[in-house]
Formats: sequence, structure tokens, C-alpha cells
Amino acid sequence: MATERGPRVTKRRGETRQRLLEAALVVFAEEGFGRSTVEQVCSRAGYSRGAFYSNFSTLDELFLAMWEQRSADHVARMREAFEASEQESAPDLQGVVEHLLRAVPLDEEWYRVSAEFTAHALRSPDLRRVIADRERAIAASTLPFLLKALAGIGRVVPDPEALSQALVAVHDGTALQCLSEPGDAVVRRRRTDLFTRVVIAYSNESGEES
Amino acid sequence: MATERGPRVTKRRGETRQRLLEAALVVFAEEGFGRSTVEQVCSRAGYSRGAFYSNFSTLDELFLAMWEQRSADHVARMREAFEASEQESAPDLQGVVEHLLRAVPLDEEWYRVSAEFTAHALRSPDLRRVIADRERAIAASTLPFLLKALAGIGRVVPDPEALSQALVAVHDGTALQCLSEPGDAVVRRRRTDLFTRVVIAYSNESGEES
DNA sequence: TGTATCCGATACATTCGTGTATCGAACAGG
DNA sequence: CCTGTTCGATACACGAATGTATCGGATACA
Repeated sequence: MATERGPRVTKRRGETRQRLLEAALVVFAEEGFGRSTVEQVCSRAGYSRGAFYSNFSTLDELFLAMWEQRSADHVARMREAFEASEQESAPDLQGVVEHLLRAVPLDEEWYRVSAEFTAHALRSPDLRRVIADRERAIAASTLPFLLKALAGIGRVVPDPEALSQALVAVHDGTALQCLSEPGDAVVRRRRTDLFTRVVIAYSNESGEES
Repeated sequence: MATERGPRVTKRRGETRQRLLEAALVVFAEEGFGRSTVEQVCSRAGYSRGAFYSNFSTLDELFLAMWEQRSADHVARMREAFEASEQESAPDLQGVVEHLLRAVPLDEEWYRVSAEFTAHALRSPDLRRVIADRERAIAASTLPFLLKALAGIGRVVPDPEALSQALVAVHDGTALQCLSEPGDAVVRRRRTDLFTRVVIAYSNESGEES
């Protein structure tokens, strides 16, 4: 739904556009957004600059388009992962958190690009909204599953939005820690641990009061 | 201690270097690191490019130097804030968290630069260490105070390092949320709330067991 | 105060990236 | 299969940023 755009004006145009979007991710991750050139993106995609200027008018535009596509894609993936894990219902809290973490993988390439995009986005009110919207989209398409899974192990969440915001923050924050010390198992375990504790902190056993 | 470098070879050299470092922060925050030019930084600082090339050999070098200085400065500031708040000992957990948050202000300019720096740093093993070291420095110079403050209200922390890592993650993660929706009081309150819950989750009342 | 040294300004050559304008090939429709 | 249109490649002109080499003024030290 998010990956497949409706058939555009012509056929191959969509393909080259897509190739450019994919190349953009790679190049931006490698070189940094500000350091990247139109030429680099094009040659990575196997095109010349003509293709670029025919599809986009500026690198910023490509950056935004790429980010939105990948972002939507991630949300969709998370959703799918949740739907899949709904079958094999989690036995305990440990299991729920595991499902959660499996749905939200750590992707260094994406992290780099994302960090730069957010820094970039904070400079424009319009792009600020894009960031905020992403957060809402994540909440909308994953919260229901998480709540259901928690209900399945007898836990209820008084303030779902607060939990969602907390989890996103925890994910973003721990991502950097894990990526800056790639081999460190302790850091990764602490991440899992933090997720678990946050889920606990924002939910109660059914019948309890907050 | 971190702001004042030992007297260099000459006198004014240190000043211009410092001016360049300050200008770098402003320009990088405004334009983005990759989009910034040597000329922009120099004119912002009131110098010409000659001054730059006399002090640094590349923008990357300036970026690193600036980041390290500001980073150390932040840690020092946090430490001072903690020391100051040690006098008026916090009456309750609410108070401790307030002191904590006052010591770690949200600075958009710094956030932008920092986000780009981390993205940049993930590309080089050396710079990765710089990131990891920052985290250790934060822990080293603030944990003792936090633990003392918590002890003052009868709470003990079984795994201080885990708490520290969790708090840094929560800070980094919530910072973006607060900055992307600047006016939103709810988001900010949830941030405070998350801090509070995490502190609770990682500490016990004296006499309890985990 | 004189002098040697250091530092930053200026000028220049060069490289690099951009954006546009033009052209040829692929494609869709009949 | 033919034709009009679309798309992407190529060529070119322009502007911008870099890095170096040189010069003049400031500074430290005696």
C-alpha cells in the first residue's frame, strides 16, 4: 500500500524514479546528505543527471521523497511483523517485548539517514510536521497490536499514547547506543531491558489500579 | 576546565581559534554541516579563509574539535547544575527528576549539530569511540550526584550503569519529540513522566529487594 | 625600541557541481 | 508498423568553493 505507487503517466518513468530513490538512500548513508551530489546518486542508480532533473528538481526534494517512502515502508513492515506475531501469541511479557523488538530492527544505514533528516527537518516548520506525523503513524499502526498482545498476558495500558511515545523515544535513544558500540552485548541487553521496564511501567495487571 | 585550553603558542591564535569554533556551531546548526562552507564559518567569525587554513586543515577537523569542546562543556555544566542542586536537597522523587531535567536542558541548536555529528561519526571507527566516550563521561560526572540524591530520598540503584544508559537514551529520544512539536505541553510532560518512571524502574526503596 | 617570528588577509588558479538546452531513442496508441 | 510523445543522455556555460602562495601587519622578546 505504501511501497507500490499507482501507475504513473508512463511505465519506465516509475522504475527510474524508484531506482533513484533507492540509490539516494545508499549514497546519503555513505556520504552524508549534504556531501552528496546529484551525480553520485545518478551514477549509483545507473543513470545520468538528465534522469534526475527529469524526475526531481532538487536534492532536497529527492531526500524528502526517499525518506517518506522508506519511513512508510518501515511502518508497514512493523505492522506486518506484528500481524505475523499475532498468530503465535506471546506467552509472557518477555515474549511480547521480543516480538516488539523483532518488529523494529536496528538498521544503521537507515539510522544515519534518519538522523540527518531529522536535523534537516527541524529547520522547516513543514518538515517538522512530517516528523511528528511519522510518530503518529507508528502509533496508529502498531499500538493496537501491542495493546492486544499485552491484554493477552493480562496487562492493560491506561495511557496508550504515552506508552507509544515512550517506546519511540526509547527506540531512537537506544539505537544510537547500540550502533556506536556494535559488538557490545551488554548495551544490547540493556536496551531490551529498558523496553521491558518501560512496558511494565506503563501497564498494570488487569484488576490492579494505577 | 574544559572551556579553557592551556595557553597555546601565542595569544591571539587561541582567540581566533575559539571564535572559529563558536562560529562553526552557529553555521552548522543553521545550514547543516555538509552544506556549510569554510567561507561561511570564517565570515561569521569575522575572519577570512586564511585564518581558517592557518588553524585547521579541513572542515571535518573543525567539526570534531567544536563538538568535543561543546560536549565537554555540556558535561561540565550538568555537573555544576548537579552540584548546585546538591545544596537544596530534593524533598522527593519529583524533585530529583526536576533537578535532573534542569541539568539537561533542551537546546535545539545543539541537537541539530549533534544529530549530524553522530550520523557522521558512525562512519568512522575512531569517531564511534568518541560517541561512546561521551556517554561514559556523562555517566562518570553525573551518576554520583544522581545516586546521592536518590539515596537522600531513600532509594537505592542496583545497577547504576544501566540506569545511566537508560537515562541518556530517554533524553536523546525525547529530545527529538519535544523539538519536533515545540509548543506541545503534553509531549513535554510525557517526557518528564518517562524520566520519572525510568528512575523508579531502576531503583528500589531502601530495604526492598529488586 | 628594534627585530625576528607568527598569523591572518588577499589574490589566484583550479576543480567541481549545477542547471539548462538540445538531441536521439524508447514507448504507447492506433 | 507508423507516428507523436515522453524520457533520459550528452554537451555546455556558469558559479561557487577549495587550497595554495604570497604579502603586510601585529606580536613577543630582548
